Amino acid sequence: MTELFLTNSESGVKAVFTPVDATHIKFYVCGPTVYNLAHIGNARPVVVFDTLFRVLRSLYPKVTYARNITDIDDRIITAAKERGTDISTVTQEFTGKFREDMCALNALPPTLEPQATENVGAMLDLAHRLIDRGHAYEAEGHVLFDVTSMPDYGALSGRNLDDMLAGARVEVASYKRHPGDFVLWKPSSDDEPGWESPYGRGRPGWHLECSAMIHDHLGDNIDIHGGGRDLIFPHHENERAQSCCGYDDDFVGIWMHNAYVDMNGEKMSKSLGNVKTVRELLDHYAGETLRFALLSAHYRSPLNFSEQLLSSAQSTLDSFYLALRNAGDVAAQASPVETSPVFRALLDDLNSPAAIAELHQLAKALNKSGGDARVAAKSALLAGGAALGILSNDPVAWFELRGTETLSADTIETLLTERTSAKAAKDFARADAIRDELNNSGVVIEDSASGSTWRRA
RNA sequence: GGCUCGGUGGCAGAGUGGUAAUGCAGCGGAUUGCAAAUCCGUCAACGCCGGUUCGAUUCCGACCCGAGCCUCCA
Repeated sequence: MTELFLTNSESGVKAVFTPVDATHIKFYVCGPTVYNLAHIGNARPVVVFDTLFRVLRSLYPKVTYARNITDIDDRIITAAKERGTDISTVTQEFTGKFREDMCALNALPPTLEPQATENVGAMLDLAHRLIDRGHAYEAEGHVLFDVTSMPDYGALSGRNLDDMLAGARVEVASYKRHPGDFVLWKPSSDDEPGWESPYGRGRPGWHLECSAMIHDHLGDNIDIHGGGRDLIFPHHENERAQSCCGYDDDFVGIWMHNAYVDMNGEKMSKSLGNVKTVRELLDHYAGETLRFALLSAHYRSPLNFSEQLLSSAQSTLDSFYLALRNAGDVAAQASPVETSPVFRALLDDLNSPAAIAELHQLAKALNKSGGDARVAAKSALLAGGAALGILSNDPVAWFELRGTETLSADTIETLLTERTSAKAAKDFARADAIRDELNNSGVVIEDSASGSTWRRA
């Protein structure tokens, strides 16, 4: 049985995934607001849903994966003002850097990457439809969604309007009929970017782009909509309201939300000064190490990010690559992913920790087996790694991907040759001295019956 | 205050109505000139209190602790 189970965060229930149309899967993930560098927390949904994308591609003939770029937003406007430039300069720079960083994490490019600024027309259409249908109203240059017009507003996040009012901590704008009403369109001052509209020159509210772009690019309803847990409210709740009230469709089959990345036990936030960008982490760790670390906990559980996590992720990958390197004489064969225990683990609501556990078993099998079993183990390890988006490097090259190179390969080879001679002459003191020297430079020596090899630690 | 989620061995982290994967660390062994790597073996856990049940870590309730959201933060 190759059934995929997923947890719907709307119901909290894990169930078999049944697509609207099995010949064409559609899924959408909220992408970045491009006003600064992506941090490791931004990378978690990217890696998680990239893994889901890989699973879906193995199961279905056609998968359209859309991840938007939010390139109009007040934070972008602020960033542009601070730098004395226009927003497109800011958004182009950070869109490019985002793509580079995510590529370094082995995240496949999405099928579609719609940009908000290129879909303003569709957003205005939707705003207009919502007004027409009595779900939105104009007030002081704004267009606001009327939350009281939707009977089950709050169903996604499990809230009701009364509860929200009870907990309201934010001053309510005077032009809102109900404190819960949210902005579809808002006016822009002359020094702010804006688009002409029937409501005056302005710009879209945050939630509007996703509803409009999903409808325009993916159609009436999509199978899966993903994002970070914090997006459930208000963003996805409001998206759902816009789409369900503006169009006559079911909108989303399954909502999926990943938990946060914490930094050493506390929330990552600018005020705490503990934000780690992907870019700075890539100076010290391979992108694959970051990806592996992000997959080491189940996507619905919080992930505590720390140096310990990263060094442990690197050690584990090292052991897998070591097993592959030592089996360099074996030619891997095509291994159907459907039968892979790693893949099967992923079919169970993307259980990446269980999938990694299977990888350990395969690596162990590769280390101890011989003959046909060895071929099978290597093939299965590579296929399992591919399912998770890892282990695609050349095993020898993997150990060269270290940031800290104090000795050149030539120097190491020379010292190693000298050590081999010393060993042959039973001059173990000299041999050990050379090994110590190499060890201190971050080079590990491994002796075997067939000779000595080295790798960077 | 409202809502949501979670508390598993030294650490990380799955999972289950019949006493619980996997990895790291530890301990013992094989191998090695000695190591490293690898392999074999091994120690060790289900927050607290009730309830349901033949039986609960797993279901229900209370409690304690932690995290998140509550209008633009992945």
